Amino acid sequence: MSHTAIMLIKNHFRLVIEMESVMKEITAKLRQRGYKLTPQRRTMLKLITTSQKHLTPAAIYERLQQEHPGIGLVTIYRTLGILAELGVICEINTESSSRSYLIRRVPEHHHHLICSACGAVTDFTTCDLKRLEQRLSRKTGFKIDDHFLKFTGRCQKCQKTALA
Amino acid sequence: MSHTAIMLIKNHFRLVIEMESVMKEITAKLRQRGYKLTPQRRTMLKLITTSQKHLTPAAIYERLQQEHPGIGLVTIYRTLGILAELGVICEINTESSSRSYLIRRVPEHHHHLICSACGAVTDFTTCDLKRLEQRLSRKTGFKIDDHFLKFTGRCQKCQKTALA
DNA sequence: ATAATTGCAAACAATTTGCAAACTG
DNA sequence: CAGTTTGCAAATTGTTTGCAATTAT
Repeated sequence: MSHTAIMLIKNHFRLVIEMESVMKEITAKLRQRGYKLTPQRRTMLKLITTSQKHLTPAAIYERLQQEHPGIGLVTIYRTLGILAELGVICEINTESSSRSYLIRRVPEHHHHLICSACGAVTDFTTCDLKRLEQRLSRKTGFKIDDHFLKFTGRCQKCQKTALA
Repeated sequence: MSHTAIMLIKNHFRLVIEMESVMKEITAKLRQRGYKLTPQRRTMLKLITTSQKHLTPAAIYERLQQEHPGIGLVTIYRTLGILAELGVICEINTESSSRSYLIRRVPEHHHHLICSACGAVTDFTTCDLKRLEQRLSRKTGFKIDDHFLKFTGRCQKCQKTALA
């Protein structure tokens, strides 16, 4: 067995284990607030926790048609609403006409690095904008209390795909 | 006449002069591309160039009902489309379900500082994210080509208004 | 005069709501 | 069993398009 094959398998198990612990955490949160754990929610959670990309309601709907035929788009909207309320997922500011959600891997304040080719998202926490914030505050008189930062580019994989 | 009164008047004239020069610039751009200058567009431009806040299509529609009764929401959408295409206005990433536009005061790459109380927007250009960008690039393998930054807080005026 | 623009109505897209039947804890 | 959740259909909201009448250059 080749080295890369071993790496792939290792990575696969790492992801499965991570997904399972994340799932447990989320289902606990749901129960805590009196929400029930239906098969529909379970399938959605599985998809969301394993997806590296941000997902629109419609994308989730399509992807779930195979695994859970008959799931309603309405249910997806409602579940996304609950998950966002619980802070489990976060909405991504996209330019398109529909919303996009993403599992919140990092619980604290964080930002995204988004691949404009495949939509993959990487989180990062270090953003060190204190100095800029102070300068702006001084200049404008604003009392700044939050900021949003987003980088866009091409991930490693998509750079290899030569398409512009 | 009090000192503050004089300041207010001065400020008023400064804004009017600035607005007029901006208007001229924009109307020239429109003509250049073969677009016509209709009364509807003129009124819209007046509103957009003087507004300190970002405006949704619906907000523009409402505000214009007095000054230009009968203007169609469709016209507003179409004109916003043209202005965005000309780079005269820029879309603001808002959390709401409808878009928001703002006159582009600064022609180059810039960011916004938004008051969460009154919606006033201030531009700034210095964002010095090169170092962070490099660090992220090195860590993740991303080829970063753009970024979006936004600060939110309370402007000077709204800080005085004690509400929360 | 001629091509662009307007506003209506109607189409479209994304999201939300009312409700009866099905299901979870 | 009680209260939640589901999925349907229908309502809402935001935006776009077809088209005949109007208007700016």
